[in-house]
Amino acid sequence: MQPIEPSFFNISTLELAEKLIGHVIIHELPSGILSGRIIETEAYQGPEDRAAHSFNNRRTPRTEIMFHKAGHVYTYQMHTHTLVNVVAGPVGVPHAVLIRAIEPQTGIEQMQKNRGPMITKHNLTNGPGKLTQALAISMDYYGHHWSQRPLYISNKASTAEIERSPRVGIRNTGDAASYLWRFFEKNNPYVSKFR
DNA sequence: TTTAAGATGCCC
DNA sequence: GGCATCTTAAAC
Repeated sequence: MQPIEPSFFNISTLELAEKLIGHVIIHELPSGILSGRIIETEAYQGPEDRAAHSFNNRRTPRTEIMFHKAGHVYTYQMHTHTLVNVVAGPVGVPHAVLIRAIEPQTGIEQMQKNRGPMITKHNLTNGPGKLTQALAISMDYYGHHWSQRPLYISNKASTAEIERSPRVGIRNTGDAASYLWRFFEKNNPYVSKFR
């Protein structure tokens, strides 16, 4: 498996969110390789998107990386969890694509250890906070680039039938709550639960 | 300076 | 339904 070309990310944010599905996230660790197919994403389009951290071009230490080139890693803390995004859009336009779920591929035993013995089956990676724990993606990767080892996205993807829906877990955001900016692979058991 | 609200997930 | 506990904004 080879890393993706940085130019891959130079497409519209919605297009990127859809195209990322089927690509593989690979994390190469000294102890072994952890990987999984992306099967669920959400687009966040900063300036005009009330649900985005970068709404109205809000620029803080947390959102800073979204103003940089597409393809960077945007990690942030949500309560006790780490969530991971792919920065999208041109330089200066703070868009991102949230990785919401993956289908484990390599290193499933290690992912099980990372998640804990009580976690079963699809609960391993069927949520944005769950997959980062399974793949051992921490805040240390903030500002990393998805085309670089040891954490990268594959250049090849397996095709799949894709569905759309409103985004998960956003409220009090007016019209933004109904935008169909969530993409997921049809009939995949690792798709996260709608809240 | 303090408080409330999340792009969540696990336990009761 | 509660709670853990990090960042940010808005209330004091």
